[in-house]
Amino acid sequence: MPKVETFDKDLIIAQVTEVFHDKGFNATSMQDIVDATGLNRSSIYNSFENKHNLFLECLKNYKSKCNTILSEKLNQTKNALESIGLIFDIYIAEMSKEEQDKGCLLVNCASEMANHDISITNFLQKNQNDMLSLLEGLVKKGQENNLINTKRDATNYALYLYSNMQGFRMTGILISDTSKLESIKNTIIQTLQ
Amino acid sequence: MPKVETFDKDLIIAQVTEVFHDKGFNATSMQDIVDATGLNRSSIYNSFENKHNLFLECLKNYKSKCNTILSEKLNQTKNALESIGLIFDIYIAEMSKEEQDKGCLLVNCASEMANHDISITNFLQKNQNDMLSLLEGLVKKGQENNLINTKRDATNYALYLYSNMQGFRMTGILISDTSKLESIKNTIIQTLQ
DNA sequence: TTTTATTTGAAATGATCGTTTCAAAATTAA
DNA sequence: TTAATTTTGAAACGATCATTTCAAATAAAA
Repeated sequence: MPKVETFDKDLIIAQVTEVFHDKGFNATSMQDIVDATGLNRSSIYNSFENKHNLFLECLKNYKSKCNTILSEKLNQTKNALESIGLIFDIYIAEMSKEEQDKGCLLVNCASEMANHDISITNFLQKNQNDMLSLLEGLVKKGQENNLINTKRDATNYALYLYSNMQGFRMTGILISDTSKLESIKNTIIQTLQ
Repeated sequence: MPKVETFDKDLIIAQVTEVFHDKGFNATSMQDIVDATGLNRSSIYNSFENKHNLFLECLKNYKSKCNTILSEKLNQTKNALESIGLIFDIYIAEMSKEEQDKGCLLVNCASEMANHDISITNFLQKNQNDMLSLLEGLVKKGQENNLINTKRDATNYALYLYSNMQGFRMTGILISDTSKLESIKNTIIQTLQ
């Protein structure tokens, strides 16, 4: 029987994701990926077909990792409004982790590749729908508990929040002052109260 | 006396800007630029030094063009709150113009290049400061006229609006439904009222 | 040990990258 | 016409791009 795959695929994906996240798709070369993983060029092509496919796998992994962290933390909140605030808190923590914030891989990817790459656009659309329905559910719950006003319905508030999440991630790239980011978060929350 | 520069530099910049806006910096090749302008490769290097410098000129041109359009239209508004709404209306119009919205060149550029290119980051920082003080001025005026609430001061609302502008431009890349964009705009305005 | 399949190394593929070079053509003032 | 200078064309630069190739090394089951 054959030799089995020895390297840790999850670790490789994590390493590659970091490079893509840092430099974006186009500025990342296969040489960068070889260097970051220590893997052989052939092994990469054996396991991931090509650069584009590898990138897609990184996107999927990034999304599911974010969702895991998010749903874990959302279990610890008292109510829906706090949950929404927590989303932005997670972002602020993420932004403060490193000297230079790289933004959100998915937002950056939309900016770089949407409308030029149908498979990427499809993935981003699906991700967007997932996020919108999560937000809509939270808003609905918050409205039922009278924590969130009913000036607008849950669908529209979800859209508003989704747009704000993207803006927040973009803003964090150039603004690292936590108090400014907190201020933006509080204004967003204020809208719902 | 010598032959003088014959081609229209502004037209060339406009043509090149369109390519950069569509594909981003890294995915745009010099060949793309040669094709888009019809200019000779040598002429481009003679006039613009290199790709990076040409890109910077496009950014500057894009910014000043946006500012010109904005300040023209802002003169026709009744009050500060309407002015702020108009900013988002301009974006919606821009997004609806083409089948596929390309987003904002400056936002895309921040996503692609900020923190990797100091000259780009400096430009974006300056642009951000300009935008923030424009917004702060508008909010201040709106608050003086009791059109904008004083739950937060002008500086914080300016930050909030700036973040929302970026998010709005990102959202427009994947969402082309005008009514959804209008809804987001109205929610943002609602926050100020 | 032999068989089977995978990983590896290293080189090579052809294409494209940004940029340079330079002589020829073009243009305009003197 | 002559002199000055720019635009042009086309080729070439070396580097790097994503991807392929394939024999050698490796590892585990038979």
